[in-house]
Amino acid sequence: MMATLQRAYRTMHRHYGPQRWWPAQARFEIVIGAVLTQSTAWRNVERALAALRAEIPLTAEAILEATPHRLAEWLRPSGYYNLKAQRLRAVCTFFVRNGGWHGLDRWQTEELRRRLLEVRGVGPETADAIILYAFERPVFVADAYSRRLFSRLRLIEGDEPYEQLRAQVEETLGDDHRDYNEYHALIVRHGKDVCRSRPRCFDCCLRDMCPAAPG
DNA sequence: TACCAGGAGAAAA
DNA sequence: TTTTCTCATGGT
Repeated sequence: MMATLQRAYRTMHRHYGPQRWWPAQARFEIVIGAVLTQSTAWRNVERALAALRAEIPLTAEAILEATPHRLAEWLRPSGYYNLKAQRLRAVCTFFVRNGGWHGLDRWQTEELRRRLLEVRGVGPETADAIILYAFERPVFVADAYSRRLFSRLRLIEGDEPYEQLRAQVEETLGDDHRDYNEYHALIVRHGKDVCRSRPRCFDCCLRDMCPAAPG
């Protein structure tokens, strides 16, 4: 598995070049985006972020000062807007109550993860996206794209629990968060680019590695 | 028109 | 414990 994962990484990196995620202008914007992108296309998240940015500074304090109703209206383009307004407020409250970046940066990764998962509306994927991209810690974001890709490469069955998939990948990567960052970003790029529109992956940069591909 | 998108949590089985 | 349902806009 390790060799295959590393080969896939190298191949995608060669094909697409460095992705340099997360696509955000400020650190807290990563956190907001991680919540808003839950089961939503990034294009729609960008609309909501633009609406939000036009009204208030993208900080936990400013978001908590807005009324829940107004916040929900700004988030409307990203879908599930009432739900996401609640979740975003919960995350902002978590940040403020724990001393913001300064306070949270002092926690070890496992502690940070455990506490993030206690926030209502933050599941494993959202927590790991925040930990990897906003806190720059080496954790793998085992999202739908990676599950789809690894399943296609026959590295996993496909229905493993989130934690199992995450642990499997983390065993094969080192401890440099930049690798986790690039790898996950490349997987998403590849997934958007090819795998969704061409389900059998017969014509992508990973073709040679795909057991289902002919020839 | 139907389906999907960088999920999570509650309810039902 | 596992499966199903709900939340919702916007693109293809």
